[in-house]
Amino acid sequence: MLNGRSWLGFMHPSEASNIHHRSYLIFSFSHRSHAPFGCPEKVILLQKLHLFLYPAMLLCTIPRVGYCCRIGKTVRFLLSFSSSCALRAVEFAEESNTHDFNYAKLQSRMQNYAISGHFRKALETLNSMRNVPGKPTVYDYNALMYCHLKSRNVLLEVLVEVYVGMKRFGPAPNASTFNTLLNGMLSLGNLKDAFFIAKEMCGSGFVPSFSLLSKMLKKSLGVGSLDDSLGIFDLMLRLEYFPTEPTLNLLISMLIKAGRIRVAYSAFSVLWGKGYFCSVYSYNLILWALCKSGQICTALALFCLMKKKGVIQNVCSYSALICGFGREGLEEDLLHCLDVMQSDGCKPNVRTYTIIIKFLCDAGRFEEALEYFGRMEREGCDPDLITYNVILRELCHQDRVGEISELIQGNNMLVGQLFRDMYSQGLKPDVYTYGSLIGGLCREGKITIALQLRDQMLGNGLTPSITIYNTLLGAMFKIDKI
DNA sequence: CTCTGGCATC
Repeated sequence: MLNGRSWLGFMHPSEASNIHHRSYLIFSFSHRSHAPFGCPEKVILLQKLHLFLYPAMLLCTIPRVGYCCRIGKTVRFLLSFSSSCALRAVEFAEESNTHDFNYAKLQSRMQNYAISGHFRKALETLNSMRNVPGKPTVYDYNALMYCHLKSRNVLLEVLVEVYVGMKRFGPAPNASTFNTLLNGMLSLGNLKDAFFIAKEMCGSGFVPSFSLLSKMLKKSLGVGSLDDSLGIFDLMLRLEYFPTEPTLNLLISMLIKAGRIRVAYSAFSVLWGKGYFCSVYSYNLILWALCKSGQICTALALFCLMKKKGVIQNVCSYSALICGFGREGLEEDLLHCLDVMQSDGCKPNVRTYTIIIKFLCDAGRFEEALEYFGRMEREGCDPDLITYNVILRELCHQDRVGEISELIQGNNMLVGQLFRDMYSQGLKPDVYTYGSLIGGLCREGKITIALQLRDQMLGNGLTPSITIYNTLLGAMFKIDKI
């Protein structure tokens, strides 16, 4: 391999000039954040001023025919250019050096304008580089964008305009152009433009990085724009990029919450088809959504497919199916599922049991529900507030509650015992608990006591829900007591 | 990222 010196030695002059320009650009880029005043370059310029200014003055004061053209040019140059005397003197150097110096000056001025938020002036300066052959380059455009994005008042629309101009009239945007725009738009939170640029980037034959697209997807999900997120997800898939699991789970959860279960399932399936290994957590999200929306058959198919593919089911997967069967009124399948679950070595937990108890209650099989209630306690699985609330609700639906007014005095046997158990486990009644009791009281027409419970809730720092007020109002209308 | 799931009125 050639070292730097021999490489330069073999280089064609045109390549050498390229290198020169490039290093110049790197230089100007690396100094873009520095103030232009008081830097070492200025000292050098001042020294040059003394060397060059004297002959320049001589030329101006003692005109000589042979120099007229040059002097005329110098004067025009002086008029059109900036205030630095040092730079005026450079006019005496050979033409290409003049261009270089001129160009470098324009570059730094353009960048200073852009950084300080004077976009229009920066753009004008960029356009004035056209006087220098072959300028401005794509690097100058990129610098303009980069510096403008660093300024305080960023106008993304004008950046898009500049980009569109580059595309139409040149210089053609390069990978840096797209990355600069993408990073800027992302950090400013403008996802729509960022997505547009990402698509443009792909269309121009460049590939946006995984991390940029992943960041974009996360941001998009963070602000809740589902359609944009799906677009980014789609783009990622086309590039064979797979989102990280938390991001995928967020996308799936949000789609499900928006009721777009099919779309969530498709996203999952596409990834699966591409060989992406989805964990049980992603898969359970879909499974639950299917089971809760009455699609137990699809859920079962997914469950079997995952089992076949070797995804380890967990208690949550089985609980989903149990819930799905319960919703369809398939109690026998529900109980069978519990057996399968246990034979698979999966131990039901408090949520599994609560689901079973709830659906047995709904099916009018209260005695069996109580058996499961006992069974969970025997297995060391403590019921929680939701389990108690489910049983309490059932009691309140039945006439078994008897006089709920007695409960308030602590005399009602079953409900009273339930409350004592709850309290002994450190569980305090919540809005649902009160909702069940108030509902039961209202059904019996005991609105006065129901209202007392409402007051008790408020006293315990609980805000009665809309549901509770609906219940109370409904009961009041019914007995015409309003 | 250490995640996913269970309860209420008319």
